[in-house]
Amino acid sequence: MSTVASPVVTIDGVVFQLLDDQLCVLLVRRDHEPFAKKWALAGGFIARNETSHQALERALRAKTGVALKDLPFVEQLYTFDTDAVHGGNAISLIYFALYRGGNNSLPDTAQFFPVDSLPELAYNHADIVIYARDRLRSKVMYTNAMFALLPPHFTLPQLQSAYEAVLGYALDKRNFRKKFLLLGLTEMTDTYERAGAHRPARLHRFKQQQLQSLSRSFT
Amino acid sequence: MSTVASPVVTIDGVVFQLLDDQLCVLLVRRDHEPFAKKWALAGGFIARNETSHQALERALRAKTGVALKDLPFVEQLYTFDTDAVHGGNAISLIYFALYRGGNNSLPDTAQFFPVDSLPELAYNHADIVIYARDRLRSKVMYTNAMFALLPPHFTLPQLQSAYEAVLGYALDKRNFRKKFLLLGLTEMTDTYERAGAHRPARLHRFKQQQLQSLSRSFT
DNA sequence: ACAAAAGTGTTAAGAATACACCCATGT
DNA sequence: ACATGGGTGTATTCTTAACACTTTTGT
Repeated sequence: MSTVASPVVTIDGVVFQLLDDQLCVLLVRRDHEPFAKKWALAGGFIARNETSHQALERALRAKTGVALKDLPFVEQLYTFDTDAVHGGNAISLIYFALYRGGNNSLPDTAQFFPVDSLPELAYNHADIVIYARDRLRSKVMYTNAMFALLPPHFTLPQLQSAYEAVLGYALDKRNFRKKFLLLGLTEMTDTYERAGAHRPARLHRFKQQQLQSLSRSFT
Repeated sequence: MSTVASPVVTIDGVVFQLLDDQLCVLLVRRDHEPFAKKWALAGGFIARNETSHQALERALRAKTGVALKDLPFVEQLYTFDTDAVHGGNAISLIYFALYRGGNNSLPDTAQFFPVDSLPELAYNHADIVIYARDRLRSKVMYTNAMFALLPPHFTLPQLQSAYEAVLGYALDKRNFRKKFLLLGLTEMTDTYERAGAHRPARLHRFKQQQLQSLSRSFT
């Protein structure tokens, strides 16, 4: 069978990070039309001889400096049909990823924005961010995905406020600790974080830095 | 920006149905190489001027006689990169759907097979069916998706064995009825099904024939 | 009257929720 | 000594799970 004319295929990445106890998403400022000067998800075309992962790596690297290997969690989010772009339909593969590298070393044209105060976005990217955020919410409830948003060592109050930032509501401190520790995902270290005029907090770490499903769903 | 050489894009559908209290999946017998004479999911190429839904409709119609409007539930399942087919990479959009039209009116080359005894499948379709089955399992636990596998009117024992077929394990009759009825997804009718030398069973129906999420997850 | 599937409640264990005080540190 | 955030336990409610007999029909 010979080659068939197919739609154009693009890829975009929704990269989340926690900054200052807020859930943030990585955006790039567009240079060209359409939507010049608007912010958008990082993305680009998939070439005929590359996989979607390779295209994601290429686009993220070029536009934000972030490499796939710095994303401890990457997963497919959704594939959209977009009508009538570039003279035919386009298919957009959206990936969704978690990052914990901070805000440094980004080019001027890339920036993390708090998901609750995004600028106006190109295409349907605002909807995609909302969808990705919902997905993240459920991921942290039935998997250990939170490992990918936190530094290797963290305190339980940090962990709790990470959950609160992702879920969007406050949790009871005692119940949170009890339930979370019961899951057995983490282990204590024997070091403490001293941070101001109060009792130091014990540092913990995730036992696994790969995704695993929880036996009992969390929160 | 001009047109870019993109991967070939294909679409496949995983269509489930309950037949004789078994979960079954719709397959078509391939005519041509590759995988001639093997069974496979129904699918085909997406043309440049159509959406993935249109391509799905076209492929399903042509190969199985099933129309999209006869599928009360259709959802995207996953998008695969397939390496090095047709001289470049291919992208496969997989849809997943539920059907309740019986086994009639299928052409000779299309057939529903019980998911527990599938023939050898083309490509990676065996893995895809397993993945789809997992998705279905979780869908019926946190949504009312079961409406799409059952006839408009059904008995509670039928409903229970539908859940058992999808989930793959037996449920306690009293707990099932209690929990399910508490969800309030269905309503009783005042008709009964007489079926053999035993007490007739009351017919129920789903209030909604569209997908809705459950407040509390089921089973 | 008997066989066959439909229908129906209660109890016990486990999970979720609500809630208030003491502890360790820096200034 | 005081201000700040870290750390801890119990009682109640709700949810889940286990379990056996009666009802209605056809033959």
